[in-house]
Amino acid sequence: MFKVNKLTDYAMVLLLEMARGSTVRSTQHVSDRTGIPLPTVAKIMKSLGKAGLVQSQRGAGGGYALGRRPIEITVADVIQAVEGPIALTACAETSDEHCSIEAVCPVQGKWNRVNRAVRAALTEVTLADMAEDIPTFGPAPRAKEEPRAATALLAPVK
Amino acid sequence: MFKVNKLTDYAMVLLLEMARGSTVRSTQHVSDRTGIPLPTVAKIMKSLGKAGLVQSQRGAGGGYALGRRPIEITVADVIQAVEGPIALTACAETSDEHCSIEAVCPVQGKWNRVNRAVRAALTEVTLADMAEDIPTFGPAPRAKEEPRAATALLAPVK
DNA sequence: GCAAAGCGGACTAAAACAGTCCTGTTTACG
DNA sequence: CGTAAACAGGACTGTTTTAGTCCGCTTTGC
Repeated sequence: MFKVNKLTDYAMVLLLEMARGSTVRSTQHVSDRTGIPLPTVAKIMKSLGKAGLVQSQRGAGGGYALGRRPIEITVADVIQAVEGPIALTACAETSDEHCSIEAVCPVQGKWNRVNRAVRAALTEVTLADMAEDIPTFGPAPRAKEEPRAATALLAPVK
Repeated sequence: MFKVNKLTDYAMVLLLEMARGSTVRSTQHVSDRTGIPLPTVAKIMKSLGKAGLVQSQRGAGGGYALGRRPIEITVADVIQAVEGPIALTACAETSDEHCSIEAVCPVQGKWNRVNRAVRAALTEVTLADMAEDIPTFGPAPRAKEEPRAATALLAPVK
């Protein structure tokens, strides 16, 4: 199945939680709120931080806040932050990889049109769009409970 | 990296080769022409056959031909034939899978918009588009040589 | 009847992914 | 100025997915 990583899905949930305010929140807090395990939240936050999607504040009382406004964060941004470049085939424009027969490749560049179309589609939708009609994440959970992931924590596959 | 399967890429190469004529060709022949290993060609052809993208002729002298005109075969068709439904997240519209917290899922349905946009982008481009400016696949190779895959047979990853 | 060619499915090796953990650095605060 | 909170970076591991192969069966032309 043509799909995004589970971590990308988690990332969207985390960003949605972050979008609920502009205050700095610790990974611990976000983990509690979303049910996503602490180490996993930390890992994803690092990726999001490198991409500038979230800003970090180190030290005691530190944590993360959104790096820019929800309307300025696209689905494409999130995917790229977590998974790397969006390149449907390995030797596409945005990829650093190269096809061993690039010089004579009969389909050279043909995928780029598809790539651009997909990137455009993913750039259309922003975090703000995803957050619509989700004014709250539900009452703040205080104890451990099921992750409030988007599609995360699937029923056992198949 | 957000990408399609290697097999999907191979499939495109196979279809492109098939698009060069309407005659029935054996997997052996197509394997020789493209450099993709015989068992792999066979496997992909089975998937394409089930999806109706190619038609098969069993028995001696049999083989495969395109199931419909190149302009009627989209990239989305190929991806779906090889990888299954295009559903960026597991619990999306076209997926049979279900999220364990579907009833209360805060992002329920939000991904569908993204899904539809991506599907539309992938439906825009047809085999005929990909085949443009590739009148021949080069002189018919008669001995083993490098696969003439699109992006297949990459340089060692990374 | 025999050989060519596709069909269906099982199996294996390799790669990618998800998840965890550890060690170091930065910062608030008593 | 010492301690604890919190992020940074990266190594490591078990699991899942993917790619590739193989085998026995069926269909069909000659």
